[in-house]
Amino acid sequence: MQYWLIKSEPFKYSWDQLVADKTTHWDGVRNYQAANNLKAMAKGDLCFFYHSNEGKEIVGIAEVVKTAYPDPSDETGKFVMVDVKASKPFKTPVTLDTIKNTKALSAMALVKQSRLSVCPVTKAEWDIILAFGMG
DNA sequence: GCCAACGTTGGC
DNA sequence: GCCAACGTTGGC
Repeated sequence: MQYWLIKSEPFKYSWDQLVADKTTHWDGVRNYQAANNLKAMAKGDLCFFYHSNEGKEIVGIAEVVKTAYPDPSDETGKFVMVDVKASKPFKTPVTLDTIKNTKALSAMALVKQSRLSVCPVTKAEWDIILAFGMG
């Protein structure tokens, strides 16, 4: 079991939209590092759902229901997408500020590589954020 | 809306 | 294969 963080700008595709849709294709990734992370995802892996730009906070948990397969919206055929479903909403969103101000989280890929839209999350980081979000 | 960071592209 | 130019992302 691995943990991830996936980013979306809420006005493009929000958590509420995912909840309404139940499941979505996580397509549109055009970055090799992010694509490699998508390829490393296994069915059942959990992802924090982060709202970038507006909100800048983790708002819920999504679960990988289908591993990487070709993204039809990519004309070059190089990139992949996965399918995720809404798992659990956070009671309290965990903001980027909180993450930056928490020592154990300040080395997260989210902070270090702000432009990477699909980032790995360690078990330790996952547990801390989960405690904040569900607390 | 600006700009820093950084990934990608293309000329050489 | 280097590197300058360019485009995109995302925090501020």
